[in-house]
Amino acid sequence: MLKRTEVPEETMQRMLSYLRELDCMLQNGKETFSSQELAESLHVNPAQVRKDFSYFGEFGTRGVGYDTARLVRELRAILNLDRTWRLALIGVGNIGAALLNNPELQRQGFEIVLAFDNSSRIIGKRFGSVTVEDVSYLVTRIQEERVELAIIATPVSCAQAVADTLIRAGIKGILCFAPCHLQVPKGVRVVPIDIPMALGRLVYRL
Amino acid sequence: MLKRTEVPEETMQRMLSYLRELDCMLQNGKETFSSQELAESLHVNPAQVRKDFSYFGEFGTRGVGYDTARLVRELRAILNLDRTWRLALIGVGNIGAALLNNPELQRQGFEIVLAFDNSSRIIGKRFGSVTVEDVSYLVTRIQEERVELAIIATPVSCAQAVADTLIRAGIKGILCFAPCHLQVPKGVRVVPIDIPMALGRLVYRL
DNA sequence: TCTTGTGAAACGCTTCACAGCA
DNA sequence: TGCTGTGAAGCGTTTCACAAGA
Repeated sequence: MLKRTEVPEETMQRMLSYLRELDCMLQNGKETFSSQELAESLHVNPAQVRKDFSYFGEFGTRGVGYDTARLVRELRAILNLDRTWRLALIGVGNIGAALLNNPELQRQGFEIVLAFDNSSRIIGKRFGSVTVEDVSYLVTRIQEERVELAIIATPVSCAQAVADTLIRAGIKGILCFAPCHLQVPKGVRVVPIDIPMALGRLVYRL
Repeated sequence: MLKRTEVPEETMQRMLSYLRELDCMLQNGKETFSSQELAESLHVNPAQVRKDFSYFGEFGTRGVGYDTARLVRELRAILNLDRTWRLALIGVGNIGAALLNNPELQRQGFEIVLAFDNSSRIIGKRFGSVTVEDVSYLVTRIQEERVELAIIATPVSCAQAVADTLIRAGIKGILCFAPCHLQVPKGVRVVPIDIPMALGRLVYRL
């Protein structure tokens, strides 16, 4: 069992997909599973599953397998998903509005509590319990509400400026839908969701 | 220079980010660049940039660097992005509608020409030149329109069934927004965009 | 002199193979 | 007997370091 800092990024990402699959198994009433079974449904190697788990501890019983409910609990704790995270959304266009209307996020423990835009046609609109505010108040409001994560859903043209402002406000993680590379200081994590790039991956050698 | 089949997946993904960055450089009037410069703006190693390029040919001039416009052309050709791709969208909820309204996709060469839903409240709605059709006609319409790519933006509960239908219709690539693992035969490419999972990556070790 | 293109070394992830245990 | 946990081998990617060439 290695130190937490030596866990490969790839392992962490697979842990997320294991959790998603085990959640599903649990709903289907499957109480235990073997590394073999989990591996098959995700098309990975069973040894990979066991090695990934072993970075964080010993969760199984030799000769038997793993307890589904326990593993779900353990994975949630490892991945920091055993709490609710409060998010700010910047840019309430088509994608931003889709995120505000998406109940799946809340169910997974991610709650958008602040939304910002720079257009007077959008500021003041309500989405459930969230009212869109003027982006000028970004820093103050994020600090008031003690929000740690943000979603950038603005056009590329203002994404970097928004990111800079978010960092001044103390944001530590940014999910970015703008198809551009953000420059951020160390200690700030950026996860990009670039739809044109995803389509690009799709058509390579098709 | 290796055979095209031996190019690592990672290289292909970086090629997409190189293209995005060079497009941007070109708009800013930067006519040439060195591997050093490109590497710095994307936080990768300059040797990595040169090695990636070298899988596909020799595009630079020693002592000078690379011609931006030429590289953009070469990369587009390598990545199959020097043509327009026609897409079918299945599921016109919040995300689906956001995609239909997103002009960025068209600008990048991806045109949604068919949209399907199973709800009578949505079937018949128009988005630009696209009218939402009944998902029952999926196979016929995809074959009529000779569409090769599809976007699944349905709930998880019907994503796999939709994927199975798409495969019967001859679809070769699927961009999937439903947060679940699709089972597809060899020869069909799936690129997942899982927003809860992306948020999960964001909060690991935060 | 400067930057590319590339073998070779270094590195890190994946897979194997088997000891350890229920 | 059966499945886990894991050291070690295997393998693919990244980085180095330098020859080649403008």
